[in-house]
Amino acid sequence: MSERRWRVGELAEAAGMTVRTLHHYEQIGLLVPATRTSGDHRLYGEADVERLYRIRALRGLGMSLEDIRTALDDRSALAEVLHAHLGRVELELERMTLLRDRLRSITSNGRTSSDDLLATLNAMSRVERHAHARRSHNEREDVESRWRALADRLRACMAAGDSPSSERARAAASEARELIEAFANGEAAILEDLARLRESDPPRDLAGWDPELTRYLHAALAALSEECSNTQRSEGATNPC
Amino acid sequence: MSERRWRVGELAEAAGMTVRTLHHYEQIGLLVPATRTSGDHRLYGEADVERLYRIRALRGLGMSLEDIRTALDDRSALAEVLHAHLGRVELELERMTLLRDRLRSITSNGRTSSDDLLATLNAMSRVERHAHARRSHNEREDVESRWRALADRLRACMAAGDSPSSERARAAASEARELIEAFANGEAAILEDLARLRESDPPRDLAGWDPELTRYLHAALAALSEECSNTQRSEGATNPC
DNA sequence: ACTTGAACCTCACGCTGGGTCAGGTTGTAT
DNA sequence: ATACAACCTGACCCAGCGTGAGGTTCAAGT
Repeated sequence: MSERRWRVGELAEAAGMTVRTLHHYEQIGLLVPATRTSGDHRLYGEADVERLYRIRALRGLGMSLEDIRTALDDRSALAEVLHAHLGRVELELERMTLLRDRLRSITSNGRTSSDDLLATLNAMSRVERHAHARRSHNEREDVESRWRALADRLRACMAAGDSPSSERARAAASEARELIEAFANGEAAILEDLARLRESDPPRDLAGWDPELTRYLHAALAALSEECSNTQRSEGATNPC
Repeated sequence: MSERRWRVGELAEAAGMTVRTLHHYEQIGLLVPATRTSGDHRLYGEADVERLYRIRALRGLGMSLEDIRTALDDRSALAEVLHAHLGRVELELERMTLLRDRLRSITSNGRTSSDDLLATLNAMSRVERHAHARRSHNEREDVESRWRALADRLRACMAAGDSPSSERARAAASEARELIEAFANGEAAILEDLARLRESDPPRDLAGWDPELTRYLHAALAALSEECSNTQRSEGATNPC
């Protein structure tokens, strides 16, 4: 008539966890054994085993122990907690995808010599430092809206099927170059860094710039450079192409 | 002739970090200020600022402080460290994608009532418990190879363009059902749980089962069930469809 | 009944990357 | 000289356990 009892080691092995984990679960109040022996050894009951397997299932879904407790103690909260967790996972996934793309383009950008990487790293840090310095200097919103307008123009070009070297695309690229130069504020080093990064690092901080759009802008900028070097080659090195 | 110095608060604000972070970086030997004032206030030099911005750039790529120190102290290791980090990120990304898929199918499986979710959770935990119990019972390899062979057969059907209800596909599905029943080992509850999970949770632990393949198997199993219910409807409820 | 060895017990510190006090000292402007 | 901001060190906190240390209890064999 009395139900089966499990000692902590038995339960740990059955569930594929360590004894320490069960201790921890008890410590935070997530899974408290039904009783103890007279000598204070833990004795788990069937309900505990059931609960432990549910905990395992939810942990396998990546949930925090705190959330698991909420979900198990108030079962009407289960749906809500799972949904919230899915949201966080999707956010994290997005972040990590971005991260992976950046890492890929940085490491596979031509040859992977350490010197090259160090230079890229310097470029990244200088650009970020510069961006941070400007950021505090409240002319941000205006610039952001101009970038957004530019994105719209480029998307229109793409939708119309214009080639990146078309008139309209190059006009937009010209505006982009203007913005870039305003950002660099006349510092040649920053411009160089930006040129270096343009391939591996799209204009981030700005939502709505998908890779396709970035590639298109890149192509249009290249077309613009091409044109400049053809028509103004004799005017010296001061032109900003 | 003396270089510019930064006090800790200045540097923190310029770099967009907290003072505590700089303290921490010093504590772990990642960024030690060039000098101190007579009253022990930290004074950072230009090289320190440079280093801090590199640290920031690498942190932005998700690297651990330990890896960052390795990369910055031995710049020939930079490439290696970045590459290793990319590998870890890709692995993590894969894991999280799987996780997201599972969460999505669980939460969006029909209506999202908490009762339904709790039942799914119970099914998950019972199946996992059962799988774990079998796993220790060393008949694993044989079963795995049969699943692999089955995957190959299904892939061949797909490649040949066979419909899931074709003769060959149903034959493969029949083998699948046999394996599933062997797994359940006659326990009706487990079979029910598996049926419940089949939609939301593909046979994991088995590499090489992409979603497409899973869907195909699912369709073939459905076709098989259909057939059974048509030809054997009068034979009672004991048939395992 | 006694012994032995495995299993168990409770602290308590370790990891990451800092956040957040507390209580005392220094730098700088007036 | 005085006020006040900025700074100092030290310490505990988060998650989810891993990994001991040092002592006790359980279950089996003799």
